[in-house]
Amino acid sequence: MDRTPGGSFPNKYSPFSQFCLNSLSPLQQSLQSPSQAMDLDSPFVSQQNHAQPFLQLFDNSQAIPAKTCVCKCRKTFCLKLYCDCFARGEYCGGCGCMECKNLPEFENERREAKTFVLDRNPEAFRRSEVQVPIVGCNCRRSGCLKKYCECYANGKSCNSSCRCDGCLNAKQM
DNA sequence: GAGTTTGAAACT
DNA sequence: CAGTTTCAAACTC
Repeated sequence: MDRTPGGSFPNKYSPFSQFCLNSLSPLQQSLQSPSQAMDLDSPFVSQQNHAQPFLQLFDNSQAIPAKTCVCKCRKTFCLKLYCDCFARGEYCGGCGCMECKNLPEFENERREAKTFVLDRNPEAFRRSEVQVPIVGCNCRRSGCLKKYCECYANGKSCNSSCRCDGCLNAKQM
């Protein structure tokens, strides 16, 4: 299957084909057990509003991905936590990334990468789940008032878990 | 749009 | 564990 470097399908496919291709669900059926499937797949898998990538039908000019994230990774093949999609457990699709391997056809590489990440930090993917609290930021220069700050970006005040310098984000001790 | 800044992730 | 490097997003111009 040929795709653009960004992981989406080229325009030679009809809008309907693009819709179908980009709507491919995760390969849960290739996994051995439900628990494994849950672990290896998106943390949003149980959420009703989890949206897989899609393109609007019959109107390419209006094609807006409905994913919760869009990355532009260039060097990491979208297989490291730098990649927002990978970190959220989502496949890329409609992103601006290059040489993307966070796609169903690279499921083996994707799984290896995920295993590697989990080896380093078993909680790595749990942080992307909705109800899991932010651990705390380490900002030094942004005053925790820009979206570089994980707390600020999520609309939260910094707290005692943060190790930020010069925090202006209503630190609650 | 290009270049800079930033802090998390990754590496040593 | 600490320091450094790499990375991609946020930001500025």
